[in-house]
Order: sequence, then structure tokens, then C-alpha cells
Amino acid sequence: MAARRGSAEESRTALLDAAQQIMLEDGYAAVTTRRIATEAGVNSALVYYYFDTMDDLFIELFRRGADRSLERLQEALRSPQPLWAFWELSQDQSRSALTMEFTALANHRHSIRAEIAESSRRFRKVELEALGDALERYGVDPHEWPATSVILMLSGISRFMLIEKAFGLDLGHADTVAIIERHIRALEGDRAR
Amino acid sequence: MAARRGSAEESRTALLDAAQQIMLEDGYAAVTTRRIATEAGVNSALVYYYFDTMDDLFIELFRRGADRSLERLQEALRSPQPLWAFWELSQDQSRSALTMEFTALANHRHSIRAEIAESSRRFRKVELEALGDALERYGVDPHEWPATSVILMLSGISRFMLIEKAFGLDLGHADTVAIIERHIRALEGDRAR
DNA sequence: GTCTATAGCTGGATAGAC
DNA sequence: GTCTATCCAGCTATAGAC
Repeated sequence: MAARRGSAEESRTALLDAAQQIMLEDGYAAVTTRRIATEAGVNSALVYYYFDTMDDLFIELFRRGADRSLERLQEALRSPQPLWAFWELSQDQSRSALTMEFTALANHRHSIRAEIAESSRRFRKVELEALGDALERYGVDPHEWPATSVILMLSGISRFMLIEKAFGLDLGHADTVAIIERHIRALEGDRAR
Repeated sequence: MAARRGSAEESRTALLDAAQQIMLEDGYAAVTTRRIATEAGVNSALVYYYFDTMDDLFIELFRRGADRSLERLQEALRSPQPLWAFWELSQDQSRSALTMEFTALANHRHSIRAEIAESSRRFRKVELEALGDALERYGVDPHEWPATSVILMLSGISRFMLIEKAFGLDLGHADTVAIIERHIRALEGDRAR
């Protein structure tokens, strides 16, 4: 993890990596200049050499993660079973935990709020195009089940279960997953592996 | 809002009220001894007279809100249309915003985490008893639609929409509400007012 | 019960040497 | 590019006067 006296962008990357790790482990409030510097193995003053302020660091960290996730999303949606792929992705803890921290952070860092809103719109647009096409192919009535609602429901349900899991709660999770997968299976058949 | 030299518990209540307001406005990280004292109109040292630590203050604030919400929930579920009542309650911003802040807070205040988990179990138990009975009366097949799943889905979807709303996003919200209310209406008829 | 005062710490951010 | 040193602000928590 530590990167000492490396190439140009090594420290910058190390600082972002450290910030992300701390954010996941102890929440956004634990992300301080001194702590990310220690974790990255560099001096804390370097934070201000690479990023003007902590706000800028958070924004850049968010963008880096969002860019990666958007790529993963687009790749998943190219699957011949885009509903299965989307459902599996939305159940993946790794992205979701960070998203939730940034959501909380946005509450009192207003520069972050705009960044998240814009990013969310981009994600939703990509999801909508891919899943809207798929649902149309499957003959789903768009008046009865609009693609936006299907996306919103799957996203909300999976995120809620992820939050509950973080608190050690899982009542009804298995049943709920079974119901949703029953519906997906009716449209896309068994998940191909 | 300010309470000066009042009766025994007035300052204590004022401090809790101030903490809650700040938490909602600027996030949990903005809840500091100095700020809640200023907002409550008392001296910051009083925080430690009434609460041993900030952790204790947060826990007491959470319990106070949870107790009130549980009462509201129980009252709502006594409605002749418990599904409608539950759905409307879960769409209510007022409680949800605080819950989300506490959820984020739990990430790095572990005493809070246990408190939330225990509270969630209590809520779910109450919801399950009332809505499980209702769904049975409506003739809903518990194998196809277990009450736990119905609760979890409604909760997750409404919370997701509330979060999105906070970011100025509402794509697909109206459609999704319409779908859910269509299903509730099929079981409980039109919402009586 | 409420206050002043302060200890002791940690934070963001900057200046300037190397 | 990386460091040391430092300023200043804000924090939790405590001691003790009233």
C-alpha cells in the first residue's frame, strides 16, 4: 500500500487509495489529511500539493470510482441477459458501500452533492437504454412496467438489503431474492454462467 | 428554540432538539458540543452534565426518535387499511432523513450500530405481525409473497426514492408509486380518507 | 443547574528548506 | 516532489466557582 518516492503520479494514487480504504472502514469523517498521508506512506503536506482542498480530493475520489463503475455497468449490460447482469451488479457490496458513504458525505459537502446527482443521471441513462430495450424485446408492457420503475425497484431493494446486511440483519432477504429472480427467470431464463 | 434557566429537564430536551436539527441540516459530523449548546442557548459544558459522552447523547437521541416512530407505526398499522398506512408512512421524509444520518453515523460509532440493529428488529417484528395478518386476510399466498418480502420491498423502494429526491432526482418516481399503489388498491381498495 | 476557564488533542492549511 | 515546522481553529472533556 505504501508508495515512497515513486514516479510522478504514484503518491497521488496512493493518497486516493488510502482515502477510499479509510472511508470504507471508518466512514468519511475519518478521512483526514494526516490519516490518509500516514496510510499512503507520505507526508501530510503532500495532500495539498496534489489536491487544493479536501473537497477536491473527495470529488476526485468519487469521480474515479464512478468512472470505473460506469465501465463495469456498461460491460455488464452488454450481456445477453442484461437483467440478470444488472441485478447481480446491484447486489455487489463493493460499489454500494462507497456510494452510501458519499451519499452521507453529500449532506454537508455541497460540492459533492452536485457531483453525485450528475453521476446518478448518467448511470440511470445507461441503465435505461439497455434495460428499456431488453424489456421491450421480452414483450413487457411499458405502461404496466416502465423500465425506469424496474430499475428503481431493483436498485432500491438491493441497496436496502445491503444496508441491512451491514447491521447483521437479513430477515426476508432470501425470500425476496427468490421472488425477484423468479421474475427475471420468467423473462430471461436461467442465468447462464 | 432557546431555553434558558428553565425547569429540570428543559435544557436536556433543548440539547437533544438542537442535536437533531443540526444532524438533519448539516449531517452528523456537524453535531458538536459547542454547536448544540449554542443552538440550545446553554453552555457547552452542560452537555457533559446531562450526557457523559457524545456517544451517549447520540444514543439517547436515537432512542427518543425510535420510540416516537414506533408509536406512530403501531398507530398507523391499527388502520383498517394497514398496507396503505404503512406505505404512506414509509414515504414520509421526516423520519427517514434522520434514520439515514444515524445509519451513516453507525459506520464509525459502534455503540450506535448495535442500537440501530436492535431497533430495526423491533420495528420489523411489529410490521410483520400487522401486515402478515392483513395479507393473510386478503388471501395473498404467503409462499409467493411472504410478508417479510413485501415489507422489505416497500421499505427499500421508498427509501431509495427519498434519497434520490434529496439529490433533486425523481426519474420514474411517479410511475413507481403508481405501480405500487395499483397493487395495494387491488388488495385494500381505494385509500379511505 | 449553569457558568468560566482551560487542558490536551486533532484538524485543515501554508511557508519554506531541500 | 517531498519534507519539517508551524499557525490557527475547532473539538472533547474536566475542574471548579457560583
